Amino acid sequence: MKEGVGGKKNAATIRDVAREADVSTATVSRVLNDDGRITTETATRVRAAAKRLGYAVNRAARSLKTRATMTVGVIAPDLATDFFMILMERLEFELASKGYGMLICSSRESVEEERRLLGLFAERLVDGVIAIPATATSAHFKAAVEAGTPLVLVDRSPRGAGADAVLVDNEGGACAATRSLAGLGYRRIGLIGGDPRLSTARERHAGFRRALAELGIAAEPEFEGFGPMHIESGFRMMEAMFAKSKPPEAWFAVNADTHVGATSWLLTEGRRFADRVAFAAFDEMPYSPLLRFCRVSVEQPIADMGREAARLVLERVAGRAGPKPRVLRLPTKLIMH
Amino acid sequence: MKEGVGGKKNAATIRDVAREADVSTATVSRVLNDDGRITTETATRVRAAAKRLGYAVNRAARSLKTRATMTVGVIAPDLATDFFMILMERLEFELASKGYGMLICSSRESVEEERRLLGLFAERLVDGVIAIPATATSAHFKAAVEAGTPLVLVDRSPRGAGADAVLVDNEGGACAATRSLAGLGYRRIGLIGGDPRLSTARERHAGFRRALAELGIAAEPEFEGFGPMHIESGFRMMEAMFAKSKPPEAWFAVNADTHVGATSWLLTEGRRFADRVAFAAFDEMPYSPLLRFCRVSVEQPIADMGREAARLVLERVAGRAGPKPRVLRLPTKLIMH
DNA sequence: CTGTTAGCGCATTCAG
DNA sequence: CTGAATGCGCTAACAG
Repeated sequence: MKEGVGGKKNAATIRDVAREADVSTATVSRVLNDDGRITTETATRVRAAAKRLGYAVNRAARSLKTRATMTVGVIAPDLATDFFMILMERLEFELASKGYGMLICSSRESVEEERRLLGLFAERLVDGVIAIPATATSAHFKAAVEAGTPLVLVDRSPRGAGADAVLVDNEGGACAATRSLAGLGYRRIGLIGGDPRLSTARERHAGFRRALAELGIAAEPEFEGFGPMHIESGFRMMEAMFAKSKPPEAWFAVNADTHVGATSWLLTEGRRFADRVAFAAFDEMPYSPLLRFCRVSVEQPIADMGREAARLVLERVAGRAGPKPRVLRLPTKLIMH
Repeated sequence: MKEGVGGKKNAATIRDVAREADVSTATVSRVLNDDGRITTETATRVRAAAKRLGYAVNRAARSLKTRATMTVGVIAPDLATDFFMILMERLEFELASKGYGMLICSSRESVEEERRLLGLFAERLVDGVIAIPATATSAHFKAAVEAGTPLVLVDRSPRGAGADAVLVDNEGGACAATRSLAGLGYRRIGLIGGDPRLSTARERHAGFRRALAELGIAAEPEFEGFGPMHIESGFRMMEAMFAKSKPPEAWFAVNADTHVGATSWLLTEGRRFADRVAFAAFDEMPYSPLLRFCRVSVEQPIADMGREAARLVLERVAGRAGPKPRVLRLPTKLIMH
């Protein structure tokens, strides 16, 4: 009798299989776990019995014994942002290929929630945690690391977390993007920026500033907008910038969403300014080439980030990683449209 | 001593708490589960002890006993598609608010994998399953339902699964979208369609055809493209259509990705045709208004779909649902740009 | 190579 | 209202 999820009825246990195959439960367990030292013959018999009974291991029982769940907990500030979901896709692929499941939770950009989730993960005995931090707060991550949690931070890295991290060269990418705008002939260049408390926003801002400095262009605080890295916020930043006397003609946008928002403002409220403008933006998305004023994007190796994050966390789970946090800084790539 | 994830060290157990509070483990358990019949005083004492010891329930142990995991398994054909991720965002919100965790897996558009995942979910004792079916195959879903699995299908529904389902009015939406193109003056209207094995693609095709019929426009098989509902495929369909003598001037695109792909072809290879063209497409995405030729989109109530799917599955988990499958068909909304 | 035995940590009878 | 005892299903010594 094949058993499904939500088992009301009594599913077959290892004991039933043992009886059916006329061996001990220990033997069944060994077969199930490819223990080796088992006759091919007995193994076959056990497997046949298991199949006949529609036996499925009870992972709760196994976990109780082994203290391992073959599960990684994942925390993201939200799940509906393109960057995060592409990352999730890859994480899932990598983890699944190693037999691990992925418990996904949204922190809703709240540290409070993040803290709660770490506690929940402890209850659920997840083997490791991958998190995209919500803000710069790091105390809870630090505590988790000290408690022995295999933890990998991705994309953003609060100072002092002491955890493994997979990041990209935000400053370099932003700098190159900004320069390329100058290369297109623009001198009045603005920033559609993020929340400076986030390492990504801060580093990209730094890259933007560095490019200006190297180009001999004076930084104009009036040309710099900051806010949540969302569509709405990109829209507002443009609005605010054009409320001033002489706005920029080109912008470096800190991510895809603000880029969409900014473009959207130009296409609606700011139509009369939309003549000779240009954008360079972090993130190359499938729809990037279709964004009207997009000339340059900074492609992040999202798949690589996912792969590396999975690798790092599983190495730690396996105990193959020293106490020293490993920080990866992956390169970005400039794409001209 | 606060314990983290991946507990090498011995975390506090219910027994430690019992000893610390000078009560029995039964009492601790009762306090933890808000059993009621416990003196406020003892409860406080127990809670204090638990806190002092940094106690966290061991959910594996609890699940072994209760056969419940407070976890819902979720299957999607892939995780990086906007529609799915927005759905996931909502599912996570709804489930988390009821204390449920979400184990997310990608079927990679493979029924084989889908079948494997259902088995995995059984091992992991998830309380219920929410799935976006990969194809029209339904035998494994049917078996799951018959085995008692609380199962809710979303977006697509293979015939004969016998499971709860949350769908939208695909035909009505597609019909309205197609009509609105005619309302804009177009008569040569094409279809950028999906794989007809998927209920969504089939129903949207039917709506497209119905609109033409009602408008007295003869259906031209030459004007209809079919393929995977991805960007690349949308691109190819346009390419193929323009390889023919007299292509359409307006299209109904079956989803956001094919819409992006089709637009992309016009903006690159098909520039010289991109004069007086228009699109109506299923899915209203944040970037939809920015897609150059987009005049109309069909908005799906994705958040509602997520909310309802969560509700249905939890009702079944709680046993508050009869054996008869419940099929919800939510309305869509036409958006003019 | 295989069997016996003893918990893993918790919820839950059944007594009191 | 509380405690003692039992077992959920599995793995991991330890024997043989």
